[in-house]
Amino acid sequence: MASTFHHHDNPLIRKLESIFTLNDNERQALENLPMQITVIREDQDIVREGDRPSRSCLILSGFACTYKVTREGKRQIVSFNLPGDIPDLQSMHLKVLDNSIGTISPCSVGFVNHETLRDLCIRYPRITAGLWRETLVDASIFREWMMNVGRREGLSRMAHVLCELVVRLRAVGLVEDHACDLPITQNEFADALGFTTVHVNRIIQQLRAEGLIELKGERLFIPDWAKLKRAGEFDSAYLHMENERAAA
Amino acid sequence: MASTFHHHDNPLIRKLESIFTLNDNERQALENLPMQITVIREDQDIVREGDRPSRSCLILSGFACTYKVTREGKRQIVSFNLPGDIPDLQSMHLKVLDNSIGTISPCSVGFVNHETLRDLCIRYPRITAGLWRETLVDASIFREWMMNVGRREGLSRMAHVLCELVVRLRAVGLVEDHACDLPITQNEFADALGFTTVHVNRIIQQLRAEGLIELKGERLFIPDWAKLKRAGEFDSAYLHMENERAAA
DNA sequence: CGAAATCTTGAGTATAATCAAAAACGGTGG
DNA sequence: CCACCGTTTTTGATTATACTCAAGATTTCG
Repeated sequence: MASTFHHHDNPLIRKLESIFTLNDNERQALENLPMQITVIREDQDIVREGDRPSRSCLILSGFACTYKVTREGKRQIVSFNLPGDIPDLQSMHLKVLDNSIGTISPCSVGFVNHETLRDLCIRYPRITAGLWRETLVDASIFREWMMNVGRREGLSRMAHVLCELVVRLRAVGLVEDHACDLPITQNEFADALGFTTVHVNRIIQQLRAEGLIELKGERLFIPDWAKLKRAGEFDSAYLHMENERAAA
Repeated sequence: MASTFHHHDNPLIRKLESIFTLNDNERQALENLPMQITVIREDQDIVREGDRPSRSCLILSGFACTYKVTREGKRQIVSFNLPGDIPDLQSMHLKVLDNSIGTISPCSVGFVNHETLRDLCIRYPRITAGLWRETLVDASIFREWMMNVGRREGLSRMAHVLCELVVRLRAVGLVEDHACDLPITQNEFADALGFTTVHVNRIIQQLRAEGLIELKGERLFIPDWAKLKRAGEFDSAYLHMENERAAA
């Protein structure tokens, strides 16, 4: 079931427009982009390591994550995927997937055939550049996470990831008054940070005790943004947002 | 001083040819790619975080690394850059560099202007795809490293990085009879693995004791490749080498 | 040969893991 | 509305991995 979006509904258009102004042809092509839209319930794999997909997935709503598993069964989440992300765009050029992608909350996902994407890229070089840029920002986030996991201790490591989530969620309009929905469990945070669930729990309690966050159920509130940023040594430059306001 | 290479001398051509067969026009363009070649001595930054470079660097010979530094001055090396790599190709699309690149050993580096690269990409879509693919493989390596740093303990973490280095060095002809030059200090390994130098030293001794490596000075020898691969849980799929032999 | 960098060793400490179990929460069905 | 189930969060006690600090040995290179 191919489907189209109105401009303001398609997070991909919004994303590209934050980088450069689309002309009419480009916008038309993106608005008419054939996409198979599916709703996937929580804790389901969208694609698995080893797959050879013929399409890429655009997250339209919900939270997902990219992860890998060691031979001993330990999971490492290498990024959280938010609405507007195309977490396996890489599979357009790399035949075999080297990671899995799974939902964290129920997700609405749009699948776009690689053939369609290739056509789009051949016709519109600026869209090629925009998509390439997206994958480069992803890589930048991986680098930052690696520093986080490799070189920051518990409290700042956790604070840093929370800062990133808030900034990225704000960019897609999912933060209001320093509060947002965050359907990520402590176990999932543990897998993202290289900790155990128990340790994440203790760090969160510490963050609460120091007045850096209020986290209850799936609701996160940041009482003092500057303080949390300091605790997480957070500088949004690595997210490469052109929009200064979103990155602040 | 612009300069050209003969085909077999230019590691970029070799790299792209391992993915697809260049036609005459493409090869011509790459052979005549204007490049400013410079020799940089060891432990020097090639570019720094925060720079807004107008060119990218192609490593022609020597070892370099991509790294970031926390506010407290702790360094995380996020990848080793070997001959044929273009570690800051990203800067073609992302204005501000989010990492530094420094030499580990003396390096011969070719600088290519972004303007030149952009022209190349507009004229030759397959080269665009090839370069894009390069950045995607880099991202894949980041993901694998993140799992390594986040989820593997000392011995296997170290073994894994050594396996990767051997496979990548072999792909560029720098491994002979399971031995290679490895000008990486224990301190640099520590910064890549998220350990301290002291701990890396103890792990290396353990690897030696278990007969997994012989490492003396800048010379590495692998007595039993299968055993080292097992210790490091190493599977080269994430390097996305089309050449099966190189990846084995 | 001598200085600087790198590697190695030892002792004590800290951060985070492990194991186990209890409490709180969220959704479901009666 | 409440009892029940599974999931998630929380707590406690013990252990392991890796860090810190400090100094000595070795290698490298001018």
